[in-house]
Amino acid sequence: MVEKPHEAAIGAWIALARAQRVATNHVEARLKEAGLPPLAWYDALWELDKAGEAGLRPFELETALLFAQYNLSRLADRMQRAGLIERRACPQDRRGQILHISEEGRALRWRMWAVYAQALEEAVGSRLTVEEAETLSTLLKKLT
Amino acid sequence: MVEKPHEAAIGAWIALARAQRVATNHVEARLKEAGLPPLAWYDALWELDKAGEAGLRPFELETALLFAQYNLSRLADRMQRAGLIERRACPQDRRGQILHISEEGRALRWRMWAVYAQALEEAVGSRLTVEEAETLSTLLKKLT
DNA sequence: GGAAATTCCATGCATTTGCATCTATATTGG
DNA sequence: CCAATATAGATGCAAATGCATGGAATTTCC
Repeated sequence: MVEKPHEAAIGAWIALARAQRVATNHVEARLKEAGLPPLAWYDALWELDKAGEAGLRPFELETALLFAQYNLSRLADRMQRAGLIERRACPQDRRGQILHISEEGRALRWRMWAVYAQALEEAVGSRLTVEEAETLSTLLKKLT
Repeated sequence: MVEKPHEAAIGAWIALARAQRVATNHVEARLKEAGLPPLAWYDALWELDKAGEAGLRPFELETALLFAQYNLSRLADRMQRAGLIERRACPQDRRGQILHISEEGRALRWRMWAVYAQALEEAVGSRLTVEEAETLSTLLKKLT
């Protein structure tokens, strides 16, 4: 059976797409102005920083970032070339590897966060009360 | 002065990014399965269909779709090659042009909508009540 | 134990995007 | 009116993405 969405759902979908694009464009633009890498690099650095000594397998990072496998493989290439992460052999699985953040990676994450946080405040924080932000999160999580 | 976002804002931002990606991935995947072009083509067709006989200047479509100028220029190339739109000279401004949807464009938009609507129902409609969807829209619009 | 299937990650090739810049026309300010 | 400036849109080149497939190691199942 083919179900059509209600009008309100279509409106929410459109608002979702626009809000995400506007906010993301803002943040990406601020990072670029500051001569910093894109958001995806931050996200990867953040996940790897959280993972600490244990590091993360590429496929775990893929899931965390909702990245396609081949894109993560090449993002890791670029970040490795930039000295931000290391690829270590994985003893449990010789097909695999473990990604670790480097000192430079941690340092860059901090520099990015300064800009990112400010941009986030402009794009989101300053536009919503705490309660609104919480309601928004709750509703958005129903979509995942 | 540098302002940091409150925790709730950070949560909302993350939820926003994830929800949008999950929903968009779902819709794009359904379109692809059905052998149809990506969402951006639908959006362009929809704007041009709404504009009717008057058509739209490329820069207007840019704004409506939040597309970069060079990307819109090339999207129009591809859609024109596919016979979905026409580019007509603009009498008021000889630098410019006016984009019009073709019959094939209208037909494709309908075929896409059948798939799109279904996917939207799965990704959004079925997961939110009407009231939730309306609240969500209201909050998201504060971000734009 | 071993063949078949699956998982992990990389990569060649085509398409798309981003950046910078170009041409042509329009607008503005003196 | 004219020179300077701004706007509309295209495009060459580099980088990123998507797609299909590859090789290697692991797991499954008989």
